[in-house]
Amino acid sequence: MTGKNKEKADIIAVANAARVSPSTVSRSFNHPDLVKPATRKKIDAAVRRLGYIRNRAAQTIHGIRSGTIGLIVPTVDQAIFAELIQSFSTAVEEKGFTILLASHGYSLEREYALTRKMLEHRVDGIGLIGVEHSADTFELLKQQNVPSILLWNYAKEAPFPCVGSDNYIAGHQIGQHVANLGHKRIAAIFPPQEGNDRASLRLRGVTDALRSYGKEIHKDWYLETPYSVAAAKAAALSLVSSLDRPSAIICGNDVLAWGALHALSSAGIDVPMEMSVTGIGDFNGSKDFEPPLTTVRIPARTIGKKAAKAIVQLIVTSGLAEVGSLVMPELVVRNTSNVYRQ
Amino acid sequence: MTGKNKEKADIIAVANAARVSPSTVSRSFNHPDLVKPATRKKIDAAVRRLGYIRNRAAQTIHGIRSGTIGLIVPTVDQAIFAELIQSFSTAVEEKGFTILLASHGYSLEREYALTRKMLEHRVDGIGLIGVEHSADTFELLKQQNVPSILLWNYAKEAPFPCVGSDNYIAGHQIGQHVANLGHKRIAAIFPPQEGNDRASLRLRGVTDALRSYGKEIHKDWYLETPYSVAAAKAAALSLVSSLDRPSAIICGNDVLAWGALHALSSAGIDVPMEMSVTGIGDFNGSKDFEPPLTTVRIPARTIGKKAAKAIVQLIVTSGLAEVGSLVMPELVVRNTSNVYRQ
DNA sequence: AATAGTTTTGCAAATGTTTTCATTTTTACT
DNA sequence: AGTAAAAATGAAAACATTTGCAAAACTATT
Repeated sequence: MTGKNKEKADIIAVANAARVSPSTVSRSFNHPDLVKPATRKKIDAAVRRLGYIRNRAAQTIHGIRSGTIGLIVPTVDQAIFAELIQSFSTAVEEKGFTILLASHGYSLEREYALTRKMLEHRVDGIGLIGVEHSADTFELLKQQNVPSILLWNYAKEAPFPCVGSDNYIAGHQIGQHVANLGHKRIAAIFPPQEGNDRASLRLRGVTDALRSYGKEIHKDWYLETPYSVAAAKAAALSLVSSLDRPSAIICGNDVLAWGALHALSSAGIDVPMEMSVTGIGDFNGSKDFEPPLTTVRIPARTIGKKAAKAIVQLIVTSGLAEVGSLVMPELVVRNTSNVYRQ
Repeated sequence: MTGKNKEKADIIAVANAARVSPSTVSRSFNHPDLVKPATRKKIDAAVRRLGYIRNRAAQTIHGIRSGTIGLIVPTVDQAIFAELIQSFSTAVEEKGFTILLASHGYSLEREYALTRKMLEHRVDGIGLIGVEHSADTFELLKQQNVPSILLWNYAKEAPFPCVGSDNYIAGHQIGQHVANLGHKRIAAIFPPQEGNDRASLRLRGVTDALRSYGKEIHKDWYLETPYSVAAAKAAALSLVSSLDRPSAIICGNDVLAWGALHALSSAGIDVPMEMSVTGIGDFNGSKDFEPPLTTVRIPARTIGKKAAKAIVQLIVTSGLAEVGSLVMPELVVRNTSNVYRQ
């Protein structure tokens, strides 16, 4: 008897089934206090019976918010971004938003294209990783004036509010730590600097700190490797293959440090007695590494949560809120660093 | 002179600016071959001048696809899901889709709610992790008949097409391997089984394999710990604290195995000479661990890519395609497992 | 029982597109 | 130059909602 009722479950179908007008059904969803309880009940029953699900697309063209926030990241499968995405997404979900996720693999052009696509979907806000983006992207965001935030890094003069840590300071802290320990023979393993403002800021922080102690990274011992345990392991191995070796290896992030640690372990070099190793990031797992890694904590979860709060603020106040914030990095000394002894 | 042109850039504004009708503008986007090159040029110019961006919400209510695929995961910040999400998302992006991501933190109720929300957004398809879901969720998906796939696990009798690996087989392979090495004193560290079909299937695989060799996991040496290096490290430490210790520790996944490895390293127990340790998953990093981990490879990237292909197939063929597929796990023997010697 | 006030409902217009169909313009052919 | 066919365009209806406004249905008061 209900031959074609599965075809379409509009608001109109619901209205008919409940013997009210579509307007009333709409109100019953959006302003329930304006409709009589009895009517609401009838409507709810019809909704359930028909399996009706509201169409947000149809709402969105009325200027109603889409309930989505675009998040554009370089990649999701790096420990640290994964943590960030997780905390960001749970925090915005609590406020009723869903995230539209895309990754650009460190291509700023792709990032621009993805931003456009997000805008087509009429996201209520956009989050971008880092402060370095193409001029086109910034312009687009400004022109469409969609609430936007830059997360992960903090920079004072950025064109949009930032929620993040200061990678220069992070680098500086670890450089200072290593210098303080008295090391003179200092090596470094960093990810490629190209198009990655995090990495370059960290490196500058390290070198500046070392310089202020009259020290520096030995030029033959500065290596760039892709972000992977394997690559860092190989790099570290090459670093210690000769007898003329560094006494400390400063790594641009924890993953590289893990690689270095594995390399030293396989080469039978004791950490931290014979060599110090440091990371940056304090990723999940660094604390429980053997030996536990000395690093600088950049609290991804805190950043994710704060950034979520910020973007939601921006959205509900139509961009009138002050939301940027700096989350300070923090040196955490564990067991992979030791004083230099000659 | 262009006072209010930034207010709204709809298709009508573009049409006016280009002195054509809205229909033509629409066509110029959707069927460019139907409009004269010269006209297209005028339109493109107007689009650029006004900063017009198409409104997918408005398209979507015409029954046109939304261009989004919902992906609902337990959490994103586990190495293995991150890899899966990454490969899934890049693969669907290549086909022009964007992913709407949500995580439920292992709550099947939340998963249901998120599924509903995805449906409100009129996603073109939905991907769910694992084969175990609430009846409500399955029913909803069936009833709304949106293309859906279950990814990560493969199960023949699942209510929707699966693309994934067989965790039972994976467990079986590792159990067989350990048994073959002659171990008799076997411990296991697994994640909580509750609501996690991956984990329970693996455990069953392991125990079945051991049983077929007349062996079993020693009941006092079966430990459940949360998914974290720290927890596994603690668990492993407790396992080896007495002299009456296991000779092999089978871990439910690689993260737990890492923890165990760190524990043994800090306890000064040689792996694999004094004790064997195995993982399941072959996560990014396991190969380069020191010593490299013996595990079972479950190819997350392959699964992500295949699943993406499958869901897109399903979408474009309106569900008429045969898309399920089993991606076989594969034992990879590295350096953490050795024959039992008494 | 009549009135005024309040609550609840429905009508119709609006939202930003796409698409069908009809009309106009262009092209090709004689 | 005239015609037939083909190509390009526009008008208007459709899509699934929301919302301002007016009408209808109740309540409370006298």
